[in-house]
Amino acid sequence: MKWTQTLIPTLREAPADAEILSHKLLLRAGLIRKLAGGVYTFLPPGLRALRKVEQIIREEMNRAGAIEVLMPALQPKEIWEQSGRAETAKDVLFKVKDGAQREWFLSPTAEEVITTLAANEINSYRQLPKNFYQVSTKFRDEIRPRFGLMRAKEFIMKDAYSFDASDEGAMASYQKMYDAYTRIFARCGLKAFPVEADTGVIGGNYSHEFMVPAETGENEVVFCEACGYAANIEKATSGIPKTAVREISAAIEKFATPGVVTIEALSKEPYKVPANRQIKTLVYIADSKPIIILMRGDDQLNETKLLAKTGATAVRPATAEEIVPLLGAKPGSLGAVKNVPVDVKVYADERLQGANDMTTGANEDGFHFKNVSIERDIKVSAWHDLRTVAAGEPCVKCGKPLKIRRAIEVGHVFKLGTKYSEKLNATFLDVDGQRKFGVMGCYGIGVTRTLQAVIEQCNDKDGVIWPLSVAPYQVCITPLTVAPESEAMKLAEKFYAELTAKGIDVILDDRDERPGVKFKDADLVGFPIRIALGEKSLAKGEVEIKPRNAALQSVKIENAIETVLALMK
RNA sequence: CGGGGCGUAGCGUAGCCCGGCUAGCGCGCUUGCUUGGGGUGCAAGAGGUCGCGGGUUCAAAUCCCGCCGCCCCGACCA
Repeated sequence: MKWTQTLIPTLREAPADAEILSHKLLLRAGLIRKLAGGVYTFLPPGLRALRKVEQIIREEMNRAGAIEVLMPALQPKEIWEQSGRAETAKDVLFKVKDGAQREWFLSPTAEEVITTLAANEINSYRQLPKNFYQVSTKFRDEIRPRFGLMRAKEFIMKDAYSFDASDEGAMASYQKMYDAYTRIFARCGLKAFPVEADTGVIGGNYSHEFMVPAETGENEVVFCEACGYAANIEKATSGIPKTAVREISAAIEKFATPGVVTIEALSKEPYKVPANRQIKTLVYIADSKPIIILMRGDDQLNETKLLAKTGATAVRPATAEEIVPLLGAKPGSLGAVKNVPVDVKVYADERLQGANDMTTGANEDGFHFKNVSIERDIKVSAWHDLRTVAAGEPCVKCGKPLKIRRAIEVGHVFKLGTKYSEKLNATFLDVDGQRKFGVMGCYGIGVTRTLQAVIEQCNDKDGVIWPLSVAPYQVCITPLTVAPESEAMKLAEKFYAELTAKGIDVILDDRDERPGVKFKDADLVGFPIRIALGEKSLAKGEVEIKPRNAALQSVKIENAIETVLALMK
């Protein structure tokens, strides 16, 4: 490609609405342009890089035995009602009506469509296992699009769905995808690692996310350097000990705490109750029903765990207006010792199991109870791990201190089980003649997000540093004079033809610009290898080869092509 | 949706508090000359409904009201 024939609109300055580095570089390097919030046009070099990521994904999916299909973005409402997700996923669904007022959803994912397909086309265990995948545009009415391609309303996703005859088979399919994902991200030049994950609204019971470490990531990952344990903070547990049991069994006692409404205030004079001897009482609304959650005073509730453990489709903190009539006191004096309505469930964090000599609110403004023994004095409906892990806590597996870092989620694999096959009646006839539900898994990669994650991870002060595998062009030929009869331009054309013939993606910067402009742009867009052809070196029979991330080397003209080929190995 | 911020030429911005504008600057763009190995220099140009609508005023980019859009923090997620 000749630079003057394509469009690479580089910018000296980043538009003010770009906040993070990768977003700025996407815009400055002329890879994308925004049409509206969360909606982007891919410009020629951005599209080329995107296609390369897609190609790597296709190769690895095919290699893992998956088969490519293409499902419609426009999906009938009815199958979403059948799966129940018309309700549970309603916040992210884009809804459209046709001229006959029939309602359609723009696909945010495709479990319903593929399961409908499987229900119709798969009838026998002989056809299993099958793993269908597609690369397509997805639509999600994100509450808040952000950071360019990182979280967009319209984006490209690779989604795959496996169907197996048995749970063991489904595990094997899952493992194949897990391995394929590991290879895909490595081939894209990304340092991505798998972590245990919550399954969220998709459902299922076993899941990993593939994370790219980045300060700008939207996720927090808990990990152990000693044994390799890693989990999303929404899912992570630690080996932190339960609350120490004390050798006293005094009777429960009410005491006045006027104006004290925080854990911290109660830990100070004159009360001096340490946070780890307090029981924090939270009220949440789980699918419109109030529930009480008990946490130790120095612990934080993990709402994702709460959602998972309650089985609700949504939870939110109750407002003061909802709490007062329920418990008879305002937040700050709440407890579960008395005045708890019988139909309100009390979920307690496991760290409080057996705890005694605790202090908690009395459900009476300005009063607390002390000497509380949780199992003696509080009727707990269910014990669960509900706390958020903090850095430094002992690893649940090996006891070494855990660390936490931020990361970008680029892929997610789920073992779904039969949730969708049951809802959409996807059955097959097994070897024993029994009709059974297909055991499913689903596997997503945010393709556009992966592209941005590569940029977020591969850059320097001058611009992007593309890995060879996904660079829009692998080689940029930069003649410093572009007059057609000049030696530099003639040689540039020759190199261009030779490298192109070898299957290499080459761009020839034929713009009549000063060398500085061309060098700056080549660095900004981030081509892995640049060949400069200028009078000074040509006079010595040499050209300059500059890998984007290594030192410049002068080589004889006749050795130039082989040097480039060697660098690309 | 809650909280915070911002909308002035393709991009970055000054001016706004304290009304007086014929809206300034840098980059980019056009033309000519110049220069020719890391964003060359000089000159001449083109380009603006100051987000939109209403109001106050002799006068509004500037003050007031409403709306729209965008960005950041939170709930959501590939």
